[in-house]
Amino acid sequence: MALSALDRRSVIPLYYQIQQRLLDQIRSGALKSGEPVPSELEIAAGLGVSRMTARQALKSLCDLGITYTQRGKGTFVSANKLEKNIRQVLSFTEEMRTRGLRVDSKVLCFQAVPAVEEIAAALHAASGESLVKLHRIRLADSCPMGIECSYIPQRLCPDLLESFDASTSLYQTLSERYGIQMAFADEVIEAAMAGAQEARLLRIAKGSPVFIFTRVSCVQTGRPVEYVKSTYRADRYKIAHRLTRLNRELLA
Amino acid sequence: MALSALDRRSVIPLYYQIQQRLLDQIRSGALKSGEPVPSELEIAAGLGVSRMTARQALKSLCDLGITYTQRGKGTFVSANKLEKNIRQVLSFTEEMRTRGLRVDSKVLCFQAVPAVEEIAAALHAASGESLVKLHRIRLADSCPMGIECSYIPQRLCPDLLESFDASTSLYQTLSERYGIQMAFADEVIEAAMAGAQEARLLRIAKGSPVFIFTRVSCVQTGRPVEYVKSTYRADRYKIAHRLTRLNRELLA
DNA sequence: TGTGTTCAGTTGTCTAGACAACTAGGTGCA
DNA sequence: TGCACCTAGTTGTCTAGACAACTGAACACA
Repeated sequence: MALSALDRRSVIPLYYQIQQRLLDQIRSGALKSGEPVPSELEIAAGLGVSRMTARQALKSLCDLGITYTQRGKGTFVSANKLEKNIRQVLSFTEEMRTRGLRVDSKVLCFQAVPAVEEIAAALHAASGESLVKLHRIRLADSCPMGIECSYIPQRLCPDLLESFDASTSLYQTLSERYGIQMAFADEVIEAAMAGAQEARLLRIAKGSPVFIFTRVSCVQTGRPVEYVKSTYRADRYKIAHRLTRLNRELLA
Repeated sequence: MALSALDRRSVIPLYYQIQQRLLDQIRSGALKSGEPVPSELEIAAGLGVSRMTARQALKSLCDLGITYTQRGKGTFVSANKLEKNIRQVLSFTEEMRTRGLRVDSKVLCFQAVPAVEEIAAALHAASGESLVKLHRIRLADSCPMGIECSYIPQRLCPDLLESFDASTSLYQTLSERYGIQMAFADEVIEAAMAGAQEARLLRIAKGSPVFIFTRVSCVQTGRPVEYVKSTYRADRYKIAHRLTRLNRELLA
């Protein structure tokens, strides 16, 4: 094990301290792919915690896909590399910054509009309810990457129109100012050809391939809070993501 | 609660029996979105299990995104609908069948080939190692949807070339015959225009938008076992998926 | 009125143990 | 040799408690 003592006076839970130490060992290469992680009993004895606490630490690593267990044999480090560019619920700003690109925006429209039928339905809002519309061209290193158009119910962010600097991160503002944190998003992706207007804004040839994203972002409770329709140029933007097999019972 | 007694002699774990009952109540509408689920203590007292067992049942529902918890308040049903068409690690066959379409394939090529550099690297195989190549046109209700080309190391499925009916489900055969079960897959999606050959095979106009998928499927241990490059027509095929926010610590 | 306190209820964390199910390796017997 | 059995080690499940942290409502007091 070779792990130093835990801080029992810390507000950080013991299982979490253990999880972080194991994670450090994996990241540093002390524990390599396919190798066994210390067993529940080893951790419990070595750090002076109960087996259930050690188990909770190991379980959390499994849930993250870092390790896997084999009953009767042990817990092992997964071979999969933790890629940074797996897609998450991130704003364009966050997504590009994690790739080390300089982010910028050009605002085309920022105003309150009444909800049309389709968007109102997606946001569980009344048709005609006032939405804040934010229409932007997103630039990475000064190169136009895509066109984004977001709609958020105005009642959720009453004075956003006055206070928001539309060139900054919308998600950050929603989180800091209104306590709205996106937990997940359902998205439909289509491939299409750029129309004349889109091509002009993105500075590509008309008919070039583009991605069209229609995304509804939700908070933890499952309530939808944002509807986004985006068009991204496909020559500069690829989608990397991870597919997992869900619990089979859910589909039955 | 109004739940009947658990079967303590069953091989099915108690927490799982509890999870299924709660799931039934949610699916039947007895528990609606936003409503509180029975608390840990209510379940424990009502069904005569310990609190940790009740907790494990509730935790499993949270992990699936069915419910969410608020400390000091309770556990509540999420508002998100369980959509069937969220993408998973599914074969084309499985994916189309869940949508109720009749599936068919036309085999263009089914033979052993030596691994080229790029594919060998993705599969952690030696360059030149023998791979089973399966090149197919996928049809749904007799309409050509996409072109798929799979590569699997031959050592993992020694007599696949002789025994496999190439018009059936590859994933099902790998699972049943070789015990290979895909756990997750990393995929890169691009949007492009159909070339002359692709357009002919898919019976679309040259230059039509298509999706290009490059997928590496892995088993639980993280070992990659299949490399697939596919081209799907974008007029018939959309991608629906769910983005989640991963543990922030992983990215640091 | 309004403000702070108390209290019941909830989830989060942790303990110390128990038995079951499974794996892998070793042992002994035929 | 080959097979059955045993055993140590591991994860999976379950128990019966404990205290901490937080929420929301009821209550008492100024």
